[in-house]
Amino acid sequence: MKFQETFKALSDPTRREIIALLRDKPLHAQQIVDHFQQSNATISHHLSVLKNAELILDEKQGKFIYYELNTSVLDEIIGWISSLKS
Amino acid sequence: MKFQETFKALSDPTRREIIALLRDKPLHAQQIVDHFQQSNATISHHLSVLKNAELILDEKQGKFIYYELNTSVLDEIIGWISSLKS
DNA sequence: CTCTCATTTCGATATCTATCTAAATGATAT
DNA sequence: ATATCATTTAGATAGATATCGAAATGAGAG
Repeated sequence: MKFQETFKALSDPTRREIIALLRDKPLHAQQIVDHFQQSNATISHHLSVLKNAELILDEKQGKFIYYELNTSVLDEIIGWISSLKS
Repeated sequence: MKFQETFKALSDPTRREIIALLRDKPLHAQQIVDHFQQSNATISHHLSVLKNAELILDEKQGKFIYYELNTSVLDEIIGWISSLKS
C-alpha cells in the first residue's frame, strides 16, 4: 500500500463522499453518478483514483461494474496513524 | 475539525515526514529544516498547512517555536475511518 | 451480428500546490 | 537601541488535478 496515493485519494471531498456512499452497499458507476451534479467522466476519474489507491474494489455483475469498499486498506491507514501516537 | 484540510495536509510526503519526526519529540523549525533538502520557506509553508489542519501545535520557548503533534486530531481521523467499516 | 448502453478515454482549461529566492517581520540578547 | 537570528511573507514558476463535453470502448441482449 502506498500512503501517497491513499491520502491523495482521500483528500478530495467528492471521493470521500463516494466512499461514504459505498459504506452501506456496493453500487455501480451510474448509481454513483446519480448522487452528484458532476459528469460521468468526472466520477469515472474519481473512481479510478480510488481504485488505484485500492480504497475500492470492482466486481463485474451482468452489464454493471459494482464498486465496494476495501476495508483492509482502511485498517492499514488506521495502523499508520496509530503508530504516530507513541 | 475539517477533513478536507486534514487529508490534504496528509497527502504530501514532506508533511508526513515532518509528522513522523514529531512523533518522538517536539522540534523547532530550524531543526525540521535540517532534516530536509528544502528551503526554510518551503518548510515554513508545510508547517503552516499542518498547523491549519490542527495536526500540529506550536509553543513558544525562548527564541524558538516548538512544534508538536496534536494527537487528538489523529484520533478523530481514526474515528472517521473506523466509521466507514460498518 | 448488431444495437444499446455502461463505462472509460481524450483533449482542453482553470485552479491549486510545492517550490524557490529574496525580502520582511519579530523577538531576544547585548 | 540595535544587531542577530528564527520564522514568515511575497512574488514567481512549473507541475498536478478536477472538471467538462465529446468520442471511443466494450460487453450483454435481442
